[in-house]
Amino acid sequence: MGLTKTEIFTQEQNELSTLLKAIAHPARIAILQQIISANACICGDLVEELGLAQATISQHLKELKNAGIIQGTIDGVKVCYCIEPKTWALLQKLFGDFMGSYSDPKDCC
Amino acid sequence: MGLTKTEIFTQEQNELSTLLKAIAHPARIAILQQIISANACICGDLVEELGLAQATISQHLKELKNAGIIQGTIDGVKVCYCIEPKTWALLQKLFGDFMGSYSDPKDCC
DNA sequence: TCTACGTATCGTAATATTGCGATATAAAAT
DNA sequence: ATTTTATATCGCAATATTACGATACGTAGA
Repeated sequence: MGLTKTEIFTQEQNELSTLLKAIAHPARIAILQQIISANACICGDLVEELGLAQATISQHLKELKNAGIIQGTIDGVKVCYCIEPKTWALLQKLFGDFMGSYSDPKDCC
Repeated sequence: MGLTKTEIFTQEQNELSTLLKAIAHPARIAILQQIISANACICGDLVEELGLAQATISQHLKELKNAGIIQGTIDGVKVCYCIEPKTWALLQKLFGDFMGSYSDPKDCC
């Protein structure tokens, strides 16, 4: 099959898993860290920073953009990418709620 | 290829992405939520709760266990699963640091 | 011991992901 | 107009994921 049964789950579960899946790759984590640390958003310097081919970086950027985590603005020949604050905040809330719902019970198995 | 170039990235980037990947599936999020809400750790009631086959649930549990996020204790015929507090705390730290490193600059593209 | 129960594993089909070379596209510079 | 530069897309090969039926395994009770 290879097809996730999204209709079985709640919208929140699907939403959170989609956002996490977009981030759950070392290259995309590295890309996001670069975008964040460059404050002003960087462009395709990423190809130089990371050791991956241009086509690969472009594809990762596309996935992050599709998930709504970053936003790209065309600036002449270059494209300027930066964090999408709304999605970032949503992810922080969804994940925070999820992680925060657990507290060590001390009396488990 | 289909092979992530882990050797290109830092240990933290790889570690965080591995943990996130383990969680980044609606079924596994649902499983974790069940384990948490049942306080005392539940077993294979999960098969009834979620609408997935037993083999599928077992496989998801294995992945969560491999990532170190949950722990299983054999209890007679059943197996009792619960959150692994150490990994949970590690994930909270890694992800918190990552997410927290961003603050809306207001002067981006 | 035999059977029932709960879980794990195997095998398989469908689909998704990862990475990259080659090529297309589009704006800027010459 | 042509070339350069930056990025996106296509096509492909290798591998990973998802889901599940079938079956194996191990414990508990009859």
